[in-house]
Amino acid sequence: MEAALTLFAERGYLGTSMKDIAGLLGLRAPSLYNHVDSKQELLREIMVRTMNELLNSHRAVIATSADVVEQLRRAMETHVIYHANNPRDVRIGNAEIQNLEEPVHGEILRMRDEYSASWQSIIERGVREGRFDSPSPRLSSFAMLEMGIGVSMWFRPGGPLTVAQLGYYYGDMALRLVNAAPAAVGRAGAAMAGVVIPAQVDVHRS
Amino acid sequence: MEAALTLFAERGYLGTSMKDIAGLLGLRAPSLYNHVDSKQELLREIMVRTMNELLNSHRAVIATSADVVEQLRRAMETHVIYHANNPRDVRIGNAEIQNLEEPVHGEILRMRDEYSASWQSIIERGVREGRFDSPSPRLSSFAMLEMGIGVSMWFRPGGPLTVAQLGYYYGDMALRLVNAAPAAVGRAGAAMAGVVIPAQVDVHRS
DNA sequence: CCTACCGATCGGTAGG
DNA sequence: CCTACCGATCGGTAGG
Repeated sequence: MEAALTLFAERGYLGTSMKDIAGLLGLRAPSLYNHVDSKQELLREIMVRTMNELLNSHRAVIATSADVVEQLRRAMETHVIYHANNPRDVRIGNAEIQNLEEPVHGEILRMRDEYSASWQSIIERGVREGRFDSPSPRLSSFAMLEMGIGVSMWFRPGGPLTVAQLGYYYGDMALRLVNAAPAAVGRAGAAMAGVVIPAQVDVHRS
Repeated sequence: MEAALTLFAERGYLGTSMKDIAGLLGLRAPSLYNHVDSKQELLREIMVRTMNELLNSHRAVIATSADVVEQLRRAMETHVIYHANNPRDVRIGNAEIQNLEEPVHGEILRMRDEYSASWQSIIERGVREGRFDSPSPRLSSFAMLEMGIGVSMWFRPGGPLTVAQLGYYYGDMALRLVNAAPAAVGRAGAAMAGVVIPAQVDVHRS
């Protein structure tokens, strides 16, 4: 699984052979079939586990507050931190959906829909409560999800930014996107999140 | 090229065979070699053309104004409209970089770097001029680029939103992300952009 | 865990 | 434009 994770993320599912995976482990390709039924099973396990973890983290974190501003901030922090900590998994999850066979393919799509719908409903509620301003909660949620996914493409640990700081900053951007009440945005929330964020941060080239 | 564009976007470069491409054209696979040298050439042409168009559009549009707020808005409109109008090209451009051979692979990476650097420098200048607020122009530019790329994954023409409206809305989101002076954000700019945007818009499921 | 091997498919060429 | 064909590689199995 670990070898498949690395190679699928680097070269893609179709660009990785069972011989490649075995080679990374110092084995011959046929030996892998003592541990897995098929190459497809490796992809299936990676994608199901990843989507479950993301969805469970999301559900858990939005249950920690009834305040919609705080929910959005924490959802974005969780989203970004997951993508920063699991870049190989989420790269595979986003790039290889079309290589997943049924019925798992359909299940993953349903989980993605549920995740996306939860974000949209948070924003809709924020608008309804007068805390957010958004001409289209659907577009706003797409923008937020997408910007967080992008983190998996460039973030590397050991840079000037910790994952917690990264999460806080993206949470801030999510609130800006829906013009959340200024009092709730910016440095005010940093202490609460247990994060010290410098006034000016930037990362080096990946 | 048209057939390759469709199939590479749907199934990926490695998931598409020359036989598939020929089949879509009612031909046999070997006949394709009267028109192209290799499968790799098809990918190369798609990616070079796409990246050139995006970069040229970007350079042209930021030259139309010296005002940094207007530059950022128009850059985002152009970015999003290009992604909405050319979903197959940009999907391939983002998914198949690792399948491009040298030296084109390196050239495409350089063009992406240039594009990304231009966005970052716009935001840095906006901050310097006191028009934008951003703790990290680099992170802000990543977020903007990424949210625009996402449009290629779900936008379909014929929905309730035109590409021009879509572009305007994303331009608005870009300005929100850097807390651009409120006077420059929101409905005020819509007429100037020649776009009528309803107070509440939303798209149906793709 | 290995070697030996299977049928299928790949990108591409020969030759007309 | 086609048929016939090439060597290479694929995922997976047999058998020990």
